Amino acid sequence: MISKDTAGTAGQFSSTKYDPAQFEDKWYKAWEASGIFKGDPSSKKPAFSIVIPPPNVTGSLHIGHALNNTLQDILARRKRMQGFDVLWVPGCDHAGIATQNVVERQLAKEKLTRHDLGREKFIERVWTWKKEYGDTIMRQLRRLGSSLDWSRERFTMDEGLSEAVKEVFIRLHQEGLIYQGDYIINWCPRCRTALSDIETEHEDVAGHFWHLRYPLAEGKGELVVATTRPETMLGDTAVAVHPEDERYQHLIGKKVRLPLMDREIPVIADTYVDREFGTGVVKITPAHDPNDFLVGDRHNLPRINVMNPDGTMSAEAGKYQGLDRFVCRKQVVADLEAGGYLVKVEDHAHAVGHCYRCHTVVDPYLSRQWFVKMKPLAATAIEAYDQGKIGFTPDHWGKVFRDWLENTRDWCISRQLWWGHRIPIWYCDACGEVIAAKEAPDVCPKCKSTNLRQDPDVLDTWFSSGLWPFSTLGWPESTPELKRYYPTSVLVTSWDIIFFWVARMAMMGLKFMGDVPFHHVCINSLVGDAEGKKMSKSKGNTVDPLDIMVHTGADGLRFTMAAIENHSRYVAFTPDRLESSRNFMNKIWNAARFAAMNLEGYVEPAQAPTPDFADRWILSRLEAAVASVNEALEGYRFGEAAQYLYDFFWHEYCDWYLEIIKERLFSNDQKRDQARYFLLITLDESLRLLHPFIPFITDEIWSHLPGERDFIMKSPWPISNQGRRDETIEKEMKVLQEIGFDVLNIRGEINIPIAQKVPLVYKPINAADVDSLINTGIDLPKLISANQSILIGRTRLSSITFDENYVIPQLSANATAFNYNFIIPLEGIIDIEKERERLVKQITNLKSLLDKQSVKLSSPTFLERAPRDVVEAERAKEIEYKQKINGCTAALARLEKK
RNA sequence: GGGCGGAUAGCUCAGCUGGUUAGAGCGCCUGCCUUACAAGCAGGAGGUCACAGGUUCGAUCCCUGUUUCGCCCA
Repeated sequence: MISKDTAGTAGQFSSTKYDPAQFEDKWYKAWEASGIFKGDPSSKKPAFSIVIPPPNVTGSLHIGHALNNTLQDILARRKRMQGFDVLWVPGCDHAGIATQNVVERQLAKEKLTRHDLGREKFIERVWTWKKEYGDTIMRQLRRLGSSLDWSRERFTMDEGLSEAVKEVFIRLHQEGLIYQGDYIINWCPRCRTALSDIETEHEDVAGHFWHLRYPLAEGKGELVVATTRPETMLGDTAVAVHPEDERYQHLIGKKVRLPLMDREIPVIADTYVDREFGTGVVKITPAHDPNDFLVGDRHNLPRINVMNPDGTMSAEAGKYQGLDRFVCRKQVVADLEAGGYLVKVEDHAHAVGHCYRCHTVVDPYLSRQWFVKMKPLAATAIEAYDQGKIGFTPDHWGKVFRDWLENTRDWCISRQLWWGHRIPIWYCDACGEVIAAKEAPDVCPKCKSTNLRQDPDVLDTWFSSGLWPFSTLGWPESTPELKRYYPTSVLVTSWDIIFFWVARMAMMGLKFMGDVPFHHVCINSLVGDAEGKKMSKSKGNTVDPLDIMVHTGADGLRFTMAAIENHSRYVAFTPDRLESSRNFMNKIWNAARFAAMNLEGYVEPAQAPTPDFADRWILSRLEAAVASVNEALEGYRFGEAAQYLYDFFWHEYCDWYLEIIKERLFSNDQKRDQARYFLLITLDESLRLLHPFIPFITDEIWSHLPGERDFIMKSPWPISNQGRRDETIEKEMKVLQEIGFDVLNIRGEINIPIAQKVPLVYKPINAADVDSLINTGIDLPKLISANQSILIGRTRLSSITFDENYVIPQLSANATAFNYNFIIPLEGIIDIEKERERLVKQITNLKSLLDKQSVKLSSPTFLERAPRDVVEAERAKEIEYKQKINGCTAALARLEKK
């Protein structure tokens, strides 16, 4: 706990400006040192747990992380204040391909490759990188104020988590849910590794359709096939037609001669062929196309792999061996053309797979890989979703999640990388036995040979991320943490990793823990730039959260993040929102400064004073804010919650309440104590309501308020109690506010400087215009005289007088409301022309409103069928507009008389 | 081809279960150093809520279609 003044604290607010650099660092250190971020498995409190979506160790945090972690922190801090034992687990992800790539780039600067270093040295090098960047990321999370339990920080390559990975692999392998096989996978020739389907991003590119002529081996004739990747023809082992296609039936079973390779390949029949598409003849390249692979399987075709792992052509490509695949494409096309085999070339836009990490064009490629059988695992996740065990916000993401699980294919999990979890499989070179084991076996269990070697590959990063909700809690050990915090309460993440991560966690959690990994998934937006485009380093439109925090404070950034979260796919990040948040922080700071000045020497009274009108009003409005913020947060509507906080604190608390109580605060009697009491308790509760959003400034202010104060997060979260609402007071205040706005409108429009105090006189309007429908049921003169200070303080009036017999001076401004005319005599002040203009504008506006009302009220069906209270309300509006128009018109006439 | 999301003020966006004078921030115009705040205060201008139908007494909101922007999957 930080030492703090307990009373008489204005000196702590010497700066008239919000200056977060003065206190943010201090608070985080104090929080962390005190242990308030720690989960306590032995706690008697209810548990609330979140695991952080582990950031990649590839770099530093970006603005999207700031959003994601702000939201989690809001949830975590609120829950602590609500009396929960909260655990929020920090950590980061080893991000196999991405991290290996960045370290390889680093090596390249030293003119080295990973092969120069060798596997072991290279991995050491990556660990060095991890240390540096992992620390940076964790520092940034602290800077943002994230209330993570650092004693439980985890990394996907930690010993414990690696143990979990091995355990899962071996068990799935035993159950036959992991298998090895030769299939077409997505191959990135630059990363030189296999990728899973979802690591391949399909993008429409403008390509070509090359129509190729394959002559029949015997006799005359030919078949024309079309392809988008002509170089693959070197690996063709058949051409296929539809079995019922009359055009080609006579050719089935015959052979064609493959150009360039001078190889005879059969014409086969397979229903896979679409008769309508192209010529209805398809070249079959089993080693380079997933569909062709299946066809090849059905027809026992040879698989000829014409490409090397690095994207050059293999020995199978004959004279093209060694050429890069794209160079080869050109050469093949040129040679085909020269040989008269090229029929035509068409422009053709088609989807081409790209590596999601390096954006290189991916090739479908035949190789031996490890796969996870998805159907049975996905089925459990679908069931859990269908049973409502996993909910989504916004809920439509649940369908996306489900659809993917429904349609997903087996998951290729082996990667030809060095950085990652090594596959726990050993091969016996003597007998060919495949051994799955956590530790390297000494001898082959089958033939006792010691000639064993481990599979060189590592596992897909998401294989370990998929275990995160339980591996971080100690699984496969049975730990108190697992018992208490699994399933986690909520997962906050963005929609772009629903398949990669959320779905995998759901499957793995259900499989190994027998329960969902989280009860709820809150999907946050991705942060785009001002144009709404995704931020990326290559586009140069990224924003560094640290830079922002220097200028705006962590709280300013956090408030902005919460405020812009609106559940859409992208939110645009614009500097003006930051300015607005920083200004809000400044407003809070100064409101607190004002309070502190006026709470100098405050001693808590033995008995709470009775609230006056304004106190009762702000207490009621505070209750409304508490209820709204709670409701919004329960629905994970962070933007809405932020808006309520902003509106309440700025436009009700500061604009009205603080202004209203000045008169009492500046007086010297009991009224001062009364005002001070309510000033303090309302500020106290407001700060607690604000704390999860803006923890630093709230704790700083909190610590300077009178009374013994521990961290604000240890104080109770405001509970909504509708009994605190006072509808009567709110209605009366609304009337006063409306009168106030009328006065301010007059002042503003005719430019009466705020320093110039003017009197206000009011009297009932002509009896003929009075209407009971707009009678508020309020005794206006009584209300006003009882609360003169409210109007006077807000509108800088010199006096307010009720005078039934007042003779309205010719030179005066007028506003009509609630069956009364409110007059500001303007002798000597008035700009008649301006007041005339104002009245004309008012009349014009009111008339257009009145027109709308008249239309509405002239509809017999409306009067007949709409509920009575609606009709009455509409009537009241009509009368109100008429009354105001009459008032303005009369006032205008008075001025014209001159 | 299948699916999803969006179209509201000059810009970025709210508007949850239909009835509000359709809101906010920023920008713009006018006037203010009012003893918490010029990172502020007060006032103002600015919107046929993409379009067309439909349901309804009543539609920014619900339904259908169209246009258009974006995304995901194949």
